[in-house]
Formats: sequence, C-alpha cells, structure tokens
Amino acid sequence: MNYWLMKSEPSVFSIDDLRKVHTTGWDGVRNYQVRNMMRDQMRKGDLAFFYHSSCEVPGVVGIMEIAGPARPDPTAFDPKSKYYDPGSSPEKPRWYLVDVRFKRKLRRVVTLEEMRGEKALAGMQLLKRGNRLSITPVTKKEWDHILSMEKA
DNA sequence: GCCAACGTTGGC
DNA sequence: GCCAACGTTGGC
Repeated sequence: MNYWLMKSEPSVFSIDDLRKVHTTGWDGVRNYQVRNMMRDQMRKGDLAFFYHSSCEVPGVVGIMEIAGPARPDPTAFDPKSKYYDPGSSPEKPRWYLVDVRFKRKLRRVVTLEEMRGEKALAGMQLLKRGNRLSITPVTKKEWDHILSMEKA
C-alpha cells in the first residue's frame, strides 16, 4: 500500500469538483516521470492527498483513493482536447491515467507554508527545491504527520 | 506578472 | 551526444 500526493489547480479541477463526480480519470499528465509512476507504481487501493496548486493558499485539501490500475489517457487521442498528442494512439498509447475516487475533504487546508515549517516533513519530495512533478510519493510517516496537522 | 528550475526540442 | 532555445510549472 503506497501513499501519494497529486497536484491540481483548483481553477481547473478542485477537491469540490472531485466530490461532485466522485470518481474520475486523472487525465492530462504529460510528464514521463509522472506517467511511469502511475503506470508502474500506483496500485488500486493506494491513498493520495489532493493538493491545490497555483492558487491563493496552496496545500493539501483532501484524500482520495486510487480506484484502478493505470490505463491509456483518452484525451491524448482527441484532436479537440488541449491534451491531444498525435504521437499517442490507442494501438500504441504514450500517456496513461489512473482513476481516483473521492474519500473526504480535510477539516482545513494543511498549507504548503505550514508543511515547510515541519521538521518531520523536511525530506518530503514535494518540498524539495525545484520539484515540479504533479504527482510525488509520500511516506507513511509523512502521511500520518500531515493528518496530525489537520487537527491542530 | 515575475522568475527559478526544470523538461523538451531540434540543429549540428 | 551536446547544448542553446524554448516551454512549463508553480510559488511568490
């Protein structure tokens, strides 16, 4: 069982959007490292933090569950999609997504700023300089620590 | 809007 | 295979 953190801009897709649709394909990933993580390491039943990025208060806002194994990202095949990639085809897909299911919202936003101040989170990949990956692994210790911050 | 830190592209 | 130019991410 693995833990993850997945970023999304709330103006594009927020935790409230996920709550409404309940389950959705996490589409639009166009980074090879992130693709490989989804395809090779994410498993059904893994848990992930939903993180709001590029917004007023960036931070962890909720929890979701990986609902199934990686599958080809259909937006890559759609010429009308902004994620269209002519180099990807159903026969030879280049991009993958995982399905995610809403679990719950946190009682409050655990902000990026707060997390930076926590010794226990000093090694977190999210907090490393220059990190731009939209999905990063989270250790069980980091996971539990962030959940303990929710109550503070 | 700025800009640091990456990733990608393409000429050579 | 190198590397300059360009594009993107995302905090601030």
